[in-house]
Amino acid sequence: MANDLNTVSMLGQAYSLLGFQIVEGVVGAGYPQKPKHSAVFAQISPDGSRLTELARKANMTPQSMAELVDELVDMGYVVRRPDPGDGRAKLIVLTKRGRGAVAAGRQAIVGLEEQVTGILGERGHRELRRLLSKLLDATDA
Amino acid sequence: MANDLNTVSMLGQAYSLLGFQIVEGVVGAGYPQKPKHSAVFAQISPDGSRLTELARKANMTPQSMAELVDELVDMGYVVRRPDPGDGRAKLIVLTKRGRGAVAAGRQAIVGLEEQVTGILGERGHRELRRLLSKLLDATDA
DNA sequence: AGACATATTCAGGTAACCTGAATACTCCGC
DNA sequence: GCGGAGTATTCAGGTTACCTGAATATGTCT
Repeated sequence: MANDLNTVSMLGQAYSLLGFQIVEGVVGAGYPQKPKHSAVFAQISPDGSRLTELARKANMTPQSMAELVDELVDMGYVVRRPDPGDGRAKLIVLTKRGRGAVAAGRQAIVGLEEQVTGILGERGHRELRRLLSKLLDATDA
Repeated sequence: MANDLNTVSMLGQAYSLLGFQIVEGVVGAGYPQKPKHSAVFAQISPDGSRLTELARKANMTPQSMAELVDELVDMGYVVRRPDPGDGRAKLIVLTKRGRGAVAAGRQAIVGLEEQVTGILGERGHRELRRLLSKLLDATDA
C-alpha cells in the first residue's frame, strides 16, 4: 500500500511508472528512439513545424532542438524542407516512418488510458482526471 | 483547462508543478540546496544511515550517493562518522543544521498538502489519494 | 590463513540539456 | 533599397544528475 506517502510523491511515482511505458510501447512497436525524442513527436504538426516553433513548445533552446532534429533525420523519422512561405525558415516534416512512430505513440497512450480505466473503473478514471484537471487549473494559473 | 491532456501528462504536470514547490520552500526557509539533495534528506535516518543504505533506498549507485553526501558535508548538513558496529562502514548523520533542513522539508510538504486540500476540498483530496494509491498498488505490484 | 563479501573511494564517461557568440540568409517597414 | 529583426545553423564550452569500472580497506566464514 502506498498510503504512507504524501500526495506529491504519489503523483511522481504514478507518473514515472506510467510514463515509462509510453516510450517502451513505441520502441516495442519497432520505432527505436530515446526518451528525449518524444519532445519532437509530441509537438510536431502533420503539415510540418519550424525548428523555433518546436523548441518553444517543448520549452527548449533552438540549439538543443536542432540536435534532436538532427538525430531524428539520421534515424529517418523526419526531413528538413524549405518553408515555401518563408525563405528564412525550414519545415521539419514527418516521413512515412515518422508518422508510424507518432501513431504508435498515440496507440500506446490509448493503451495506458485503458489500463488506468481497468484499474480504477470508468468512473474512477473520470474522477481522477477531473481532480487532476482542477489541480492544474488552480496551480499554474 | 487541462482536459485535453491524457492522464499521464496530467500526472506529470501536476507532479512537476507541486514538486517544484517543496525544494523552493526549503531553500526559502534558509536551507539552500539542489533538487538532487532531497534524495538524501528524504531517506536519512535520525540515527544516521550508511552510504549503501541511502543509495539503495534512493535507487542510485553508492558512487553517486557518495558525491551527494560529499556536497552536503561541504554545506554543513551532514557529517560522516565511523559506524561503531561495522568498521568498514561510516554513518552519515544529520548536523543540527541538517535537522533544520529536514524539518523545513516536512513543513513544506504539509503546506502543499494543505494547498491541495484548499483546491480540491478535504473530500476531493482524500479521493485523489485513494485513486492514486489504487493505481500505484496495481501498477508496481 | 584464505576466500569471499561488503563499504567506500578514485577516475572517467554519458545523457540531456544549457549559455554565448558567430555566420548567413530573408523578411518587413520606412 | 537599406537597416533592423527574425530564422536557422554551427562551434565552443558548461551544468546537472546520474552511470561503469577498478582499487582499497575491512569484515565474516570455514
